[in-house]
Amino acid sequence: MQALRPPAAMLTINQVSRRSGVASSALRYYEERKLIVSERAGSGHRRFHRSVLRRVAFIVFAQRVGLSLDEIGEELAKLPTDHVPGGADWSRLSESWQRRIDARIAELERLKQGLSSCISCGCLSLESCRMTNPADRASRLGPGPRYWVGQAGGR
Amino acid sequence: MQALRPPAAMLTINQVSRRSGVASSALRYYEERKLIVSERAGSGHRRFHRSVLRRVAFIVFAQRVGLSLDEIGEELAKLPTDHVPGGADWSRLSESWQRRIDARIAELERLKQGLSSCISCGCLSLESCRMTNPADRASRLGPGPRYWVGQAGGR
DNA sequence: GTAAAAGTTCAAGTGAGCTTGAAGTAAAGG
DNA sequence: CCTTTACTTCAAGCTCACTTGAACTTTTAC
Repeated sequence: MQALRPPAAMLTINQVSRRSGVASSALRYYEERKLIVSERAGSGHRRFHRSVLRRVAFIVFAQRVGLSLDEIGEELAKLPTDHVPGGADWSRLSESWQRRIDARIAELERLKQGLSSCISCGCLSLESCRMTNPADRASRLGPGPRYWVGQAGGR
Repeated sequence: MQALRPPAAMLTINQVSRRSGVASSALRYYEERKLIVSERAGSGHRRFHRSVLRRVAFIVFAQRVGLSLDEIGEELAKLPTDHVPGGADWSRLSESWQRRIDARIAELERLKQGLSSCISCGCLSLESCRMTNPADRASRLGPGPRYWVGQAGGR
């Protein structure tokens, strides 16, 4: 029944870590990257507002979708700063990646298709094959050969 | 009209690179990782069989789908070695990742859903939310916080 | 015949996203 | 009070998938 030590509704880094499942080292890293913020107790210890949990959740989701931390930062920057973002703010934010997700899904569908048709028939000797990059430079999925799949198709 | 220098139908590393769009440094790396093989000309220069183009195509596709080079190696190991793999061999191989792709698509659909419902409502304070890892440890998409999305949800 | 282009190996570097370790301070529990 | 446990910073390390550079040999083109 008693309030926890942190100033009423403020969370320590470990509390955030346990509740979000994100390691505290990662949280410090996110703070360094300006994706989340903390206040400091007199001692220098971090104190997170509850609302950081939602931000962290967003970060995790967005990564899962395939956004880089830089991109996530840009998204998060769109949130209002004059008040703690509410459901509506978050909804607005997430609309933009619905498109992202749809694009990625579309790519996967294409791969699924091209997979059997393209690879098995052997047409993948490049330039002929239309699998090789329909200009979706947006969707990133880690390294991978740079230009077949990445960019140079669009020379 | 004349055959190219390499022993008839054998390709140099740069020919493979140009035809596949994969950098020659990457091709050397793939060879080192045993994903592709080459013979050597007396000089020590690599000579690739045409069929390596299909393998490289497969590698590129598979990466796009989200497989790591290790996983791709395992897949490639399933190809017959007693003959140059033909369309049927490749088709058989690709069946396994149809599932993979479907799983990933499903995850994206879930994310798309959970995105609005879950994040905007704020339920993502973890443990309650069913977004947080429906046990698909398989789908990898780069680093990201290890256990919320990765593993620890499952204890 | 010679210069440029293409090939080789090996070691080290890159970028993203963290993790780990060292060395020290602060807070919580008995 | 004293011992854990929690927290801090900073620097270095790690994985993945390559790339880059150095130093050198081979092939090709004129």
